[in-house]
Amino acid sequence: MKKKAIPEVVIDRLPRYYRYFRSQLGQREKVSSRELADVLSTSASQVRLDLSYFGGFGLQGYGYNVEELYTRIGEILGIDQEQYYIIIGAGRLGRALADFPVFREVGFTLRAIFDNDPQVVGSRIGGVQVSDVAQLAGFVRNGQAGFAIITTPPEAAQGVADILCQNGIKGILNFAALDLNVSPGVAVSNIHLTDRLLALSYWIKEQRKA
Amino acid sequence: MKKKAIPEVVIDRLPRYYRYFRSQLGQREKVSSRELADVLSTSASQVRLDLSYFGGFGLQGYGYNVEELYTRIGEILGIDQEQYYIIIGAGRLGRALADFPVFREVGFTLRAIFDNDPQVVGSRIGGVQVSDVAQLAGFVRNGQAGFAIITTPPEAAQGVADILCQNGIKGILNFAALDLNVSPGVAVSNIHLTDRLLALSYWIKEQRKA
DNA sequence: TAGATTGTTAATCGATTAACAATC
DNA sequence: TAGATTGTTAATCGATTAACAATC
Repeated sequence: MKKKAIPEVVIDRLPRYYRYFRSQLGQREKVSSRELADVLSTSASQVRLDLSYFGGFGLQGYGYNVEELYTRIGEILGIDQEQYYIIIGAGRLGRALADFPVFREVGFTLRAIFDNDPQVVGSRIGGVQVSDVAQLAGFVRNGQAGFAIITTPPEAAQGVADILCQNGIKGILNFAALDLNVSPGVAVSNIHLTDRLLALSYWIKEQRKA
Repeated sequence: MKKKAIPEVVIDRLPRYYRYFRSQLGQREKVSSRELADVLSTSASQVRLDLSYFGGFGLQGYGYNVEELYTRIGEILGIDQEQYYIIIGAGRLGRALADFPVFREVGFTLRAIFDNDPQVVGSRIGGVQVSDVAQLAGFVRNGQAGFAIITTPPEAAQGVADILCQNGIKGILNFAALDLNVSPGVAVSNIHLTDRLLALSYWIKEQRKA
């Protein structure tokens, strides 16, 4: 039984579908690929092909059931199970993410924050106490966190990632301005805010010309 | 004189090249497309094709001059000119971004922060005072800011975007969990943190299976 | 000059869109 | 049943990679 490999771009789009179905919960019973495409500024073909990778969620002549799709896509994304995460770097960005309400809504629970600044260690943020980064390895080794968010300065990020990988972390969301090197089997997603800002800067310049 | 259109993916990669050349300033004189590809985990062909869109920056038998490329890519991205921006939404994320040191290093200057909470208006963040969102329209209309970062709750984001567009903003970096509708001629970049986290969640689950 | 390495074109690969038979 | 709309295959489009002549 061979499964078609699912392209990465499809997975990247999945959260947008999820968001839409979530927003329509209790508002309407069903949606067609055409309507979905209009709302999400994509094509009906793409919607159908994307969703078909995971099995026949739709019904001919009817469309897609909002409640069912919300549940199914949630399962695919792994949101049905509780997920624990930690943050390394208790700077402003780390603290902002610690309190990000959407993360909690979606079932992610913050277990700990780590920092190397003695001034910060011990303070409380987002309901958890900031721990010394010296305790990071043990914490992860004990399986206390499935994934980690790195918000340290770039110089420290690779070292932190090494510790995480050596102790069996499953995934990393990286905000440091460099591309992390991780062990195979560890999922990584880099969010380079500055890069996005620079690309935006280019498009602003282009608009000005046009 | 017709110019080849530059694919969006190429622009998205440009900041990574920029980051690398920047890091090598004063360290080395030149880099070949092969070396660059190894560091950035891409292919030499792609490096050469990407850079060739902007003219012949390289030299056969030599490679690319670090200092020249740093300057040139900076110009292309529009970093040679000072850029002013504002933040709407003085929550934790907005405040974190207000102090983001890399933004300043790269030549972006924060001019103002807006919020609708009277408790927050008047306080100082990142060297600027928080203004009432009622003053947003006038501020933008006077050309005080080239682009805006939206960090409001999703319910408020489209309304803010409308005000920005009506008053001539050039670009928007949106962190609210919805896709903004903007006037033509306004560059938008959406950063959906939750979406990225959800996609990561999928990959973590996949790893576990494998 | 000989070796290195670019810029660019052609070949390949993958993703999106169009079309339509299947079927609710 | 007739109309709507899916799931899927084929056609198209675009992006990446390979190859190589140009040239420093």
